[in-house]
Parts: sequence; C-alpha cells; structure tokens
Amino acid sequence: MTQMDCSIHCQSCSFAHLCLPVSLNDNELESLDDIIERKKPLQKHDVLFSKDTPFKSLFAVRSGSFKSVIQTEDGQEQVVGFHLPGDLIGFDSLDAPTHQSSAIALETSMVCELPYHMLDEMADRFPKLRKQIMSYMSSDIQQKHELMMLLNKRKAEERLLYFLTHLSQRYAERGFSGKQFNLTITRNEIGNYLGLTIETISRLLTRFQKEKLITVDGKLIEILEYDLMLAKSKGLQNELMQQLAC
Amino acid sequence: MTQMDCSIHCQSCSFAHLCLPVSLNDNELESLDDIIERKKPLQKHDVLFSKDTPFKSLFAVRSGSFKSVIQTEDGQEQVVGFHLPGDLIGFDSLDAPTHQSSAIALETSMVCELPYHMLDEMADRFPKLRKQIMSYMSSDIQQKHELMMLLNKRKAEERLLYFLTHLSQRYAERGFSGKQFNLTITRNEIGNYLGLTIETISRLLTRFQKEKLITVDGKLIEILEYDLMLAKSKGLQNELMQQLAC
DNA sequence: GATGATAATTGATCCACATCATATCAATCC
DNA sequence: GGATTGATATGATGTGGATCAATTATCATC
Repeated sequence: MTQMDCSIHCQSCSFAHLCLPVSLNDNELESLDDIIERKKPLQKHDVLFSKDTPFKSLFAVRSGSFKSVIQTEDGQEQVVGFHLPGDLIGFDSLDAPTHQSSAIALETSMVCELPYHMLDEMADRFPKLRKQIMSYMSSDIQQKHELMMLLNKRKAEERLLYFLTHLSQRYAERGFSGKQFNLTITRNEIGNYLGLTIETISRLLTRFQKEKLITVDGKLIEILEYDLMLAKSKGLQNELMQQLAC
Repeated sequence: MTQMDCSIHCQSCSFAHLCLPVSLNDNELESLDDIIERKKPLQKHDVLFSKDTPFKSLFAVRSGSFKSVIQTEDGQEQVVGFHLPGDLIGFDSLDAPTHQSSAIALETSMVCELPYHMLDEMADRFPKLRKQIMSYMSSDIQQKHELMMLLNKRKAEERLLYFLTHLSQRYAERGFSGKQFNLTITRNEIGNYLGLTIETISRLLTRFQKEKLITVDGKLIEILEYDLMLAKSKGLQNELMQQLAC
C-alpha cells in the first residue's frame, strides 16, 4: 500500500481556496475528494514524475514545493515553474501519453494525486469542475505571457525583483508570511528560471540588501520594501519615487 | 448585418484538421458549425479585439494571420504569439471578464467567431469537444515552456533559426509551401517576439543569406537548408556536421 | 512621379551580463 | 576531526547584442 489515508480531505484543506475545490459545492467536492489519492511524502530531490513517464495523473501540492523542468535537446535543464501548496502540476501533458516535463521536490513535500481518467470523467459530469480546470489553464497561459515579457524586456534587477515579490505574494495568499520566508530553491534554479547566472543572482541579492530592500541570511529572505520592489520590477521606480515625493 | 453567410463551413474548411473540428463526428461538427459566426474580412492593422474589451468569443483564424500582444505597465508592447489559419485565439482570457491581450491582423484576414457561452455550453454536451479544447490549451502551455527555454538559453542566431523553421513547418502543415513564404510580420515584430532588436534580426537575415541557409527578398523568404537550420537552432550544428561528414 | 511615412539595412560604439577564477561557508561522510 | 562536496560570494575580464546614428528601400497617397 503506497496510498495513505491520513485523514486530510479537500473539505478541510487550508489551500482549497486556491485549488480545484474552489468552485465546487459539497456534493461535487465529496466526489472529487473520493478520487484523490494521498501519497507518501516526497523528500528533497525526489522526482514526482519525469519526462516520458506515462501521464496518468495531475498532482496538487499539499505541502512543500516543487520545480518543473524541461530538458533541452543538447542536455541542458530549463526550469519552467515553481509550485507551492494549492498549485496543480501537469497541465502541459493533457494531450500526450507521457509527461512533457519533470517535477522535482525542493523540500519534504506532499501531494494529492488526481488520476486523470477519473478527473476527466468527472469534468463531464460537473461543468463547474470543467470550467475550473479551464480557468486554471487559462491563467497559466496568461502568466506565461507575462513571463515572456519579463524575459524579453526586463533587465536582471527587474527580473529578480519580480521573482521575489511574486513569491512573496504567493506565500501571503497561502496564509504564510509574505514578508519573511525560506527560499526552497537554490540561486542556481532562480537564475535558470529567470535566464540569468548564479553569479548575477548572488550579486543582486547582496545589492538589494545594501539598498535595504531585503535582508538575506542564507536561504532566509526578508522583504523590507515590497511596494518599492514591485514598482522597480515593472520599471516604474521613478514614477513611484515621484509619487512618494509629493 | 455584420454577419456574412459566405458558404464556408467547418465541414469544407481546409484547416479543419488543425482546428476544433479535428476530433468531432458529423453531428457534433454540425452543432459547432451552427454557433460559428463568420465575420467580414479584417484589413492589415485591424484590431480583432484589444485588451480590456469584454471577453465574449474565441476566434479561429480562417485566412491570413494575426499577432497577439500584451502591454507592459510602462507602455511597451510584447508580442506573445503569431497565429495562422486553423489557430485559435483567446485562450488566455477564459477566466476573465475581459481580454487579457490584443489580437491584430497582420494582413487581410478572416476569422470564425466562436461565442464563448455557446462553446462553453457545447463543451458540456460533447466531451470530445471539451477534451479537444483542453488538449489545445495544454499544447499551448507546453509550447510556452519551449519558448521560455529559447529565450533563456539560446542566442540570437538560434532564436531566429527556430522562428524561421517553426514558421516553415506551420505553413507546411497548412498545405502552404514551407520552403518559400511571405513574412506577414515585420522584422520589428519578430525581434519583439524573440527578445531581440530589429537591427539584430536584419543582420542575421543577411548573414543567413550569405551562408546560403535562406534567400531573402524583402518579405519573401526561401528556406534552402531546413535540416541544418533546425539543427543549428537547437545548438546541435556540430553534431549534425559530424553526421554529414561520416 | 513627387512626397512623406514606415520599414530595413549597415556601421560604430557601448554596456549589462556572462564567463572565468578563487575564495568562503555549510553540510555530509568516512 | 579532517576531507569531500555543493552552494554561495566576489573580483577581473570578455563579449553578444543593444544602442546610437545615418542611409536606403519600400509603400501609400495625392
């Protein structure tokens, strides 16, 4: 038995508001809860699934965090996403027999497994579930558009500030502190995601600290000037500075 | 009446194999065809929809081509997609009351309008249609992952080669020549999409021509060495060269 | 065919970030 | 405890592509 029945259900999950349950009524939620398999915890570096393993399920992060990566043809790795509790993983592979990316735990983490053939069948019975899934994918596409903009138009400083403020916001949405958190990802992975080198990330973090935007203590980050950081990440620092000066 | 009934139906559309009809049977196809509104042609630069206009429909390109753009907060434009016949436009806005991007005709073009509330309702009646839509969105997400890799890991030469070979392939899939085609997009828009400047695009195109990979005559591009270009776009030119030398 | 306007080319210069090189620090393993 | 390994930091140098500048097609309009 790899399956555990450790009494956590969607009904009592503290991330339900970010996850598929958000739009379902009690009945529907119960049906969803029934098909979910709760699995044993994964340890740091454990592979939830990897490219070319058969696509059988979506996964919802219950605790911890994951990265999604794809492989380039010449063997490099590209990080394409970070996943926090309530996030769903696997939407890039609905049209394929196998996973198109790999998902790897960044720390001790738990997931809810959603067998796709059952979710698929439920989507036909519960229009709200279908709409919810499609909404989720749609906002995913939209976020990738923003990311394209970030990578194409923003310089290193703005990219990292975006990353930090976005992460802060996501932690806050989940009831964690958005002001102080542990990076579960390495500077290497951040750089990989943002199209920068580890050296650049390291230098910027020390610079941000000197500028009193954040404090850094190893993996522990404290956000000191969220609004300013957000403005800077959008190339709007001058405008905000003017506003503050008024 | 802005609506035209110019006798083109999904049943006889030459791009049906790339579009929503692909997985539907005759009955379903007829229902789909019934809800589609064929609209008057758009001219170059015409706006199909723009950011913040109410989201009411998806659009399928029937002829011509479009670009999708988002606006940055400091007023710049980011091209996030090019659309050819058979492509569907608008999947980034399913979860929003208004469009999250703008779509602009790159030449005289026609679209099929799919009123979303009707499509949505049909998706509940026809599981295959639902699956088709979700497949489409999934492969969209996957392609954005590839694009992230391109923007983060590849240099200018590789990005443009990817763009050209990918475009070639898409034209070929649609029954057009993949070896010779007119760019309906400006070098500016290509650069914007690939995170490069117009000067870089221009220089590379002349270089590719000198290297006998392509010929360029204004907007007319001829692909001379597709396989080599594809290999180079993946950073594999050395490997292929070795193979050819064997 | 003259007149702007928009798009593209080509050259010269510059700079943000990559790359290279070393050093430091923390965690893990004999 | 010393050695090994992986992550991080930081300085020195190099470079790909941006930026700046000037010219030349190309196209639409009268």
